[in-house]
Amino acid sequence: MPQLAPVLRALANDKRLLILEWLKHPRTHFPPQVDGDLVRDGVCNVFIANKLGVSQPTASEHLNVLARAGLLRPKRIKQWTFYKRDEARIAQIKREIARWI
Amino acid sequence: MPQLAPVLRALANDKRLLILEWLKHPRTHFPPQVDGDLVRDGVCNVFIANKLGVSQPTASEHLNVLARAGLLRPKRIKQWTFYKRDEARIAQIKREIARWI
DNA sequence: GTGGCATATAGCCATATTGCTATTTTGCCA
DNA sequence: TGGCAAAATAGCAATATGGCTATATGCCAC
Repeated sequence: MPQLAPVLRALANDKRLLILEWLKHPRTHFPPQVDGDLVRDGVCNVFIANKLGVSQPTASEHLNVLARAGLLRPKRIKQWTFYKRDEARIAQIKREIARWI
Repeated sequence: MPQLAPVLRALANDKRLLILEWLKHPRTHFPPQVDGDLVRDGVCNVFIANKLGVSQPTASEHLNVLARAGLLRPKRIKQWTFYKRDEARIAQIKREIARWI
């Protein structure tokens, strides 16, 4: 069990699963951004907070949980933080889940 | 997201992952039982509590969480409850995780 | 430098999780 | 029937989680 439980804990939340789902296809779920490309750089906090229907700090915390688990990568540009899926890590986690469950 | 979060929450615990792992090969992890076959019927609560190093009620609760999530099936024989993996359901959950994460 | 915007952090509350001990329930069997 | 053994439930404590508001930080534009 290579530290699988913490990753599963990060995944075990409806809102965080939604975020991961939306970030699969950012352009179909979020409006264009000025200072960062939705696909190349990721999606900013406020868009996600609005779409989730929670406050900005709450969304920030969810994004942090996903980032700490390695599922998302943050990229700071100017005053924004853009989040995108780390597909390589996610694929690895899928393999580990399939292997250990 | 077909109610994936509750299943992931059931999985997001080291002790419960250990239980699932041990139940893959009950005969290599547990001594023989008199009233139920380790493979056909499952493994009883006390064996699992002992091996986990927790009290009987704590193990009972972990087993219940896994059973409620559909990962284990309980079988009552005499005064024992034997637990075994529900492989069909686990395979389905693996597919859903791979599909939605 | 000041003001303003996007994020992050701090502090707080309500609820959930994980563990325990004590008790109750269930089912054998002498 | 009474007593024993396994399991489940109840009740309790400690900690974690998920949400909020308020505040701090970082970064531009002026």
